[in-house]
Order: sequence, then structure tokens, then C-alpha cells
Amino acid sequence: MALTLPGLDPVTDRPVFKQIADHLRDAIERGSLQPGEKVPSEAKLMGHYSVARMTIRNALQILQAEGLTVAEHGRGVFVRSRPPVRRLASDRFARRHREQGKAAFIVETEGAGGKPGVDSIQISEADPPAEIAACLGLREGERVLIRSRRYLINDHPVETAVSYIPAAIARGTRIAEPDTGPGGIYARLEEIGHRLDHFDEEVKARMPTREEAKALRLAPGTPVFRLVRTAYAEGGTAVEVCDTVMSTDAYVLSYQLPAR
Amino acid sequence: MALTLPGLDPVTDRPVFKQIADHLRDAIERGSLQPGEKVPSEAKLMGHYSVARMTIRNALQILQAEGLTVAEHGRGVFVRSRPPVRRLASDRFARRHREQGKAAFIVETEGAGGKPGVDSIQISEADPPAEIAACLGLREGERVLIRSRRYLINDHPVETAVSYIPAAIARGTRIAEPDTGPGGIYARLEEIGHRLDHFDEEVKARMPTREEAKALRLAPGTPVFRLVRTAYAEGGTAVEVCDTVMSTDAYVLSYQLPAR
DNA sequence: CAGTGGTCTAGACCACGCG
DNA sequence: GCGTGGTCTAGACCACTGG
Repeated sequence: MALTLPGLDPVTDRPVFKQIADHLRDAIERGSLQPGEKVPSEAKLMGHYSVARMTIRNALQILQAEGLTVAEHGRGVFVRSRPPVRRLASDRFARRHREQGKAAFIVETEGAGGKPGVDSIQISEADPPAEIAACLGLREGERVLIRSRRYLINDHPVETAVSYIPAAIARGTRIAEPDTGPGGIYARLEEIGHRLDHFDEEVKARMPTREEAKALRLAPGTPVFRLVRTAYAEGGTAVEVCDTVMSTDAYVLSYQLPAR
Repeated sequence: MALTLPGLDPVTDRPVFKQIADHLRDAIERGSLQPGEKVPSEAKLMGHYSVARMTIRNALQILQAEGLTVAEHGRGVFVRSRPPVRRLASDRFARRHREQGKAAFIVETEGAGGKPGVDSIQISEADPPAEIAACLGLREGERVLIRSRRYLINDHPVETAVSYIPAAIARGTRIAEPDTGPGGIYARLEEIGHRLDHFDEEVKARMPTREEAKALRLAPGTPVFRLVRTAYAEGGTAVEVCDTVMSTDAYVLSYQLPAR
């Protein structure tokens, strides 16, 4: 193989498969293996190290779990290349952006030279999950409009989002239609008298569920952000909660914090 | 075993080890297996499903990579119990907190009933990495003071942090001492005339490197947050960059976004 | 077709935790 | 000592990719 890998250390206590993973990780971090490049096949690695196949596979799996490589059946194992990231600024829901008439996602994606997309739009009315009811300050029995959708950039899914709006507010408005019109949900909320004051956004990160990995076509070893954002109208009433799951590969979040 | 698991589906295409992982995942999500509880041993699962050990181990590894279980050598595999989380509010660096005389981390941890700790404090002066120099707006050749440390709650590490302060600002001040005094770095910066205006915070998440996993004693399947926070003084000069890596198990980040 | 990774078996020996 | 998970071997057959 073109790539030169060290031999095994015969004295160390470190298990063989971890040593092999270390060698490959080093090669990736040094740049000897470039993003997109093919890692030596299992057969070649078996030959190089004179070990059984399972030992090689264990080593490769470490790298995969670390998000450094992806395996493609029948083709090989490849160093992962990072997709372009989208930067979310803390003023992304400012009124001045909304007034331009497009949803935040569309504007930002086009601005970055990508093709935005939204699919899997589903709308329903139901009792809210307890966590959401608490965010919205709803009493038992008050229902919510649920809008769920998936966002794509250049036909690749990057984010799923579910919005919850008190049914008392949304019922009969364009918020309950598939196309919410220019400026999206927030523009409609302001039109019907809920002038927005601020948003609270809560950020967690974790490994995806199977469903999330599928919906976002996540490579193994890719965590997700979970954002729960609550929109407050002037006067302090919560008027919407948006629960989103995003590929951490595709996003950098950016916030401004006050010092005073 | 007390837990009842379904049998294998003889018709599906889904590989056996994935089916087994599904059964166990269901049991965890349903609550049939509670946090801290022991998953049936490999031997028992081999008996229940009549499969080879590697098949069981592959199944268990899926759950581990998903962050649902941890294996303890010689004891068994256990459903992970989530540690208490620390919530970081977006006003956590507000001056009113700083003026109480304690560092943000100490105040918050004690307030939540935990025992705060800081260790591995290292201080040096060096040329900044390119990324940091860019954040600080430094010219070639301008050096920085580097303060690195690790934060602990109840003796468990949760976060590593590295601060970079232009050497021109920090040299000869208490910022270059191991103990920065009441209110920490930011209080000292304000005392010497750099009144803080705001912070920019950039949030990413990814799987940890080996070193990070070790320093934070991360369970397999736990991603990390990487925060890079730049402090700006009134007038717009960047006076500090803080690069932190945090266990996503231990933190929820919370931000307020403007709507105007 | 050859080469690749995906799944699975049936063993082996070791290291750790606990009684 | 026994049960646990950790590492490793040496095979097998399958499914996918590409020339």
C-alpha cells in the first residue's frame, strides 16, 4: 500500500486492535490519509499486521465510532470529508430579516450558495407532550397545532423541526396551512397581534436515535444537536415552541452574550 | 432472566444482531430496563437467542455507541444513568454575577448543590494558534498568555478550558498567576481598564478525541460540546478567547435571542 | 468476475470484580 | 473460584461495487 503504517509494538499492554486504530488515526490526523481517501482494505491490513480479520474490524470500528471514517459496502472504508457547515447566528430571527419576506432557512441557505429544500410537512392538532405544555404554560386540556417538517440543503437533509403553537392562537390562520406564506410562522404570529419579544433557546447534544439517523442520513459517529426554542410575545406569553434535531456536521451555532 | 425479550423474527431481512439491539433498546426506552440496571449477561443472551457470542457482542456494541449502556469489566453491562446536568444561562458572564466575587463556575455549581473543583491549571506564554490569533485580531509575532484548566463537579471532570489573552494585556497582572482572584479573569480585565461589552460564543458538537475522552472520563457514546467564546471590550477589541470542551452529558446550554 | 465490506459461528485465553 | 466482559483466531457465506 502507498500508505506506510508502523508495525505493532510487541511490548506494550495496549491491545492490538487499539494500536492499529491509533496508527490509522494518526495517519488521518497527519494528513497522510486525506478526506475522501480510501483506507487500506481489511485484507491488506490483515496482511500488514498478520492478524485475524476481526482484529482489523474492531480497529476500523473505533474510527467509525469516532466519526473519522465511513464504510461503503463493496467499495471500501473512506476518510470522512466534512460537508459545508451552516452557521446559525443569534440574530437569525430578528424582525428585520423576517420582513424581507422569506423564511430564515431559505435566506441563509441561498446566501451561502446552497439550494434550500423543505419536505415531509405534516400538520395536526393534538394534546401537547408534557414538556412542551410546560414551555407554553398551557393548562390541562389545551391543545396545540403541530407543524413538523424536514429541511434540506442541496437535497441532503440537515434538520428536522416540530413547531407547537397553542391551538387557540393558530386555528383558522395561515399557520395551519402547509404554506405559511412570506416570513413564515413568526410573521403570521405578528400579523395577528402577537408581537414577538425574544426567544429562549436550549441546546443539548447526544447520539441520534435510529429514526433520527435515518431521517438525517447521518454517518455513524455523528452526534445531533437538539434545540428547543420558545418564542415569547411582548407581555411574556409563550406563543410557540420549536423542537429541532440537527446534524452536528452541518451546523455551527453562534450566540452573543451580554457582559453587563 | 426477569426481563422478557421477544424471539428473533425468522422472516425479516434485518440482521440478527440488529434485531437483538432493537429488543434491548426497546426495553430501555419502555423502562423495562431502568437506568443503572444490569443488562442480561452475554452468556444469558447467547442462550436466549441461540447465537454465537460475537453476535451478542455486536448487538451490545450498538447500544454502547448510542450512549444507552456502559460495560464494566467483570461486572456486567448496565443501562446508563444520566448524571445531573448543569444549565449554562446566556447571562452567566453578566457583571452583576462577577461582582459577587466568585468565578461563574463556582457560584453555579454551589448553587446547584454540587462541590466545584478546578485542577490541572497550567499557565504559559506562546504564539497563538492561527484560529485564536484570528479571533483576537492579533498580528504575526504577537504572543498570548495561555491559561488551561479542568473543572470538576463532585470530583468528576466535566469541562476543560483554555483561555488565550494577548500577552500585552496580561503580562505582569494577576491574570498570569495561578489564582486570578475574586471574579476571575474577567474581573481582572475590567480592573485594568478593559470594560467588557459582550461575548461571542460559537458552539459545535462532535465525538471526543481519545485525549478528551480520557480527560473528561467520558462513557463511550458521549459527544462533547466545543465552545469558543471571544470576549470583547467596549470599543470592540477582543481581549480574551476561551476554548472549552465539555461533556454533553453534564450540560444544557441556554441562550436568549432577540426578536427585534 | 474479483475485491470489498457485512454477518455469523465456535472456539480460545485473559483480566477484572466479587464473594 | 466463578461469572463477567475484553481480546483474538480461523474459518464460513453473503451482498454490494466495479470493471
